[in-house]
Amino acid sequence: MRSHILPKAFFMQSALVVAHELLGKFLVVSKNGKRRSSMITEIEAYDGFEDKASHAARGKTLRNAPMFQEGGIWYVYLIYGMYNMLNVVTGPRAYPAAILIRGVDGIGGPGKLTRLWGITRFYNGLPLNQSTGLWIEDRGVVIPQKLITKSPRVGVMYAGPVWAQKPYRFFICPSEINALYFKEPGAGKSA
DNA sequence: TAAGTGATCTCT
DNA sequence: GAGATCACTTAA
Repeated sequence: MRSHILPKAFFMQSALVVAHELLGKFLVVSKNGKRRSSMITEIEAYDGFEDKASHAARGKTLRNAPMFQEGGIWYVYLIYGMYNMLNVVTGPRAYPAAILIRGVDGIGGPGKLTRLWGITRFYNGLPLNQSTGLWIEDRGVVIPQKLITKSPRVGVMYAGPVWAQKPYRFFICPSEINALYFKEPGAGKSA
């Protein structure tokens, strides 16, 4: 087996675990008969009621409702009137948690990613699988721990000193990304 | 450094 | 209903 679609069970784990594991996995979109995929290189975790940087910090609303569902669905919302943010919901029902996909190989920036790939709120609340046309695959790439950098999350100064500074943003050092691909035919960058 | 953009949330 | 805010990007 060269690649497999990450199952719901994978996303039932805690946000920080899933966040770590998602680095090196492949985001795949299949739309209008065309398929695109790229390795996930940057993510942020938003975990629980206590996380003041999370949309769920002030309770459930119409917008953040998907975060309160069981893991394995998408949470997509519009920010600054222009940009769709793509998140994966994790953990059990009624525990709000999600991972923001901030970048893939070749595209740095969550708003750019969704714009370039045509990912909209259409996917909000839908599961990650082939039926919806947007999912995540494991293609066997393993990211050495030393290549993963942690930092505070972006754009969450409003969360106060403690939560704004939590090292919940993980990314792969960009200069190391190319070396991660398998050299065998059929694996690697091309979908 | 600041404009652009509009849904959503929190007050009236 | 009105006003503020916002997990961003781009062009200067």
